[in-house]
Amino acid sequence: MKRKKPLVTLRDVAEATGVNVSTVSRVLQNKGRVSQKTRTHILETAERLGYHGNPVARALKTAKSSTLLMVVPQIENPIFASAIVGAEIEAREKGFALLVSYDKGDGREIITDISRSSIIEGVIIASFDEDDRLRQMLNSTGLPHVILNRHLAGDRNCVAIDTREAARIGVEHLIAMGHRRIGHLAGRLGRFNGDMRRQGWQQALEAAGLDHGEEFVAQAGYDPAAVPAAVDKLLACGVTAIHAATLLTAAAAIARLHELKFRVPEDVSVVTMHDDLLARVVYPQVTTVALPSQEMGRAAASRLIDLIQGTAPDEGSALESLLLPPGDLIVRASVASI
Amino acid sequence: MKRKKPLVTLRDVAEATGVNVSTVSRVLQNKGRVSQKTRTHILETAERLGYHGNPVARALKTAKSSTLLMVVPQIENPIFASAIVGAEIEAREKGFALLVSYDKGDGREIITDISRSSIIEGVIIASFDEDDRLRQMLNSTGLPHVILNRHLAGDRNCVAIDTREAARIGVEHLIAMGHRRIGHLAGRLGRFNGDMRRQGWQQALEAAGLDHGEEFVAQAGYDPAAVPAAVDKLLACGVTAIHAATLLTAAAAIARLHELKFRVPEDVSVVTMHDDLLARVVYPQVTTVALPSQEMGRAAASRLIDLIQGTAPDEGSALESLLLPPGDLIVRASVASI
DNA sequence: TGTGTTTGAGCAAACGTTTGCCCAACTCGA
DNA sequence: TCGAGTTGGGCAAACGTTTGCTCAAACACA
Repeated sequence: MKRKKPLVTLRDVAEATGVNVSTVSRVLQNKGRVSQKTRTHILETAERLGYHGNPVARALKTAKSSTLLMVVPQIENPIFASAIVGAEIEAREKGFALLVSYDKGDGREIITDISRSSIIEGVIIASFDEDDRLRQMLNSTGLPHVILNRHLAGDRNCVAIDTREAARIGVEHLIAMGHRRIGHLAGRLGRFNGDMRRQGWQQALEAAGLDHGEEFVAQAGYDPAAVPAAVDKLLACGVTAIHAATLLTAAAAIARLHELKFRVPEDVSVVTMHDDLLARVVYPQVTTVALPSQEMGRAAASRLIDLIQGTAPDEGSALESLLLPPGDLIVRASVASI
Repeated sequence: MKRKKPLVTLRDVAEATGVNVSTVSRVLQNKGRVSQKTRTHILETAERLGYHGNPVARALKTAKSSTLLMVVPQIENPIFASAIVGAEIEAREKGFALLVSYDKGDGREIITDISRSSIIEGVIIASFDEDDRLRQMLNSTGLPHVILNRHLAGDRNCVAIDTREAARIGVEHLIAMGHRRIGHLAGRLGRFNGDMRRQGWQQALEAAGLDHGEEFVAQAGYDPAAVPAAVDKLLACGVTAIHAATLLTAAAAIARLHELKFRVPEDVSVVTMHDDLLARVVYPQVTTVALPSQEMGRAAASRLIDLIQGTAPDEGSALESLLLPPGDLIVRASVASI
């Protein structure tokens, strides 16, 4: 039952070297002046004894836990999985650990729950609650935090992808392929990503002098079940192409088109964003604009750490929210020229 | 720069109550004997001052960090996202925090990297490296750990889903629908999940006295790109139905069938397992056997915590690896009767 | 009333670090 | 050879808890 490792401590190293713990400590963190001789001696014994340091003790003394928390919402969306990976990689590189927590929507309890078992230095908020209680309480706490995947008016610490631009690129591709009546299968309008994508769709259409009236927009959110009706609405307008806000709904739209015996892409073309495996397993494979979702997680972690360490790299960039440019257009088989 | 919260400490509460810190400590953890009077008094002031306790200090003293680590592999697979969620929920309920780390395959470094910044009490290994270096080093460390998503010969602490049974259920459904020539689109043979699924397929066929020769098996792993060739091989045997090891490859198989102008399910039926959103956005919607992936994460965390606390609930269950039964068969549109 | 037991709470020593302060020994220019 | 400056490293006090020991007071029983 007791597999308590003997646990090599600073003192063990000190004694083995015949020197004071403080000296060992200084050597190990490269602070203060220590002669080359004792330094190497200490380093050697530390290595020999297998000294690893105790992060908890350090955290207690320095009041820095080197721990980040990432709060994610319902994870159906694979974009969050990538973001977690990105954040974790960045965190680890910078010597931080990443705690992940799942927010069912009642953001309130999370922080207190978590801080019962760990001290966190900062939070990446990927979750979404309508009234932003989580963010509010973080603001009142003064705990550094970064918002992931959306921009908030007045909040300078957001990291998101420029999905408006991604939408534009997608729609421009449709236009370039000769489409003139292009519908938008919208995500959640009224939310950041939903609105951005719709705007991108609209901008591209405007720039080309094409129709972008309300009737060309149908909202389906992130819910496959809502897609058929939305697609039908678009079809009723005689669209030859659909720009879907998300890959998931794009797939659902394609399914609906099949169901109605429309051929894709011959009768109706479909384009969307986010280059996930999913894009390659539906028929036809879907043309998408890649989204740097992992990079987004990375950037969020990086910025959060800057915030924590007070090392905003250069004033300018740190004071503005970050909007990552989308990736490339990946041409597959869901768009036909007309 | 200094947003250092005043940080209410045990001593603050003690002084405010006119009592010794030790007493406060005892009250707060419901240990030792304290009179009802002082108890409530202390509780009150603690509440009033907003005392929250310092997990780091506690961890240092008790040598228990209440922190778990979950190591995940490439996360393309949504099953891991759910597993993380499940594990986190369970951990939080039991007062643990969940660190998540991403293993690119070189499992070796992870533990040391992580333990540079935190002390972990146990590890859930969802990642997979051929020679199990991670597990080996955990064994040598004596750090409690649980293997997620596969069973290892000789290791009693594995939590996985009975995908063999899931496969059987799926294939039996095909048989019940009148299919006699049923191919298996295999995952990674030679690995736990790949082998289990294949076995399940085979058992169902055997039980029904149907063909299950080598020619009815085609391997595609988890790679959509490998699917077309595999499907073609199966088709060459004249199968009327395909049992795919994973939802992703099932979708890819359906895409291939479309491409070859086979109708699904009229010409070829497809069944698989794992009830993810993906199953509802391909055409036709795919019939699958649900997999309790979130539950798997939960179970893993639960067992790990038991291990850590030395509270294996009842001898029997704790000594054997856990194999979760699959969920229900979700009938959708990808299977036709023949 | 005296002895024995329980109850309630304080004291202080840890846990493993980090760091400000101090001081011996050395270096160096005059 | 002397004093000023530098260098190397020890001492000890934290950081916020937990917990084993004490010990006084309160209680029990005869």
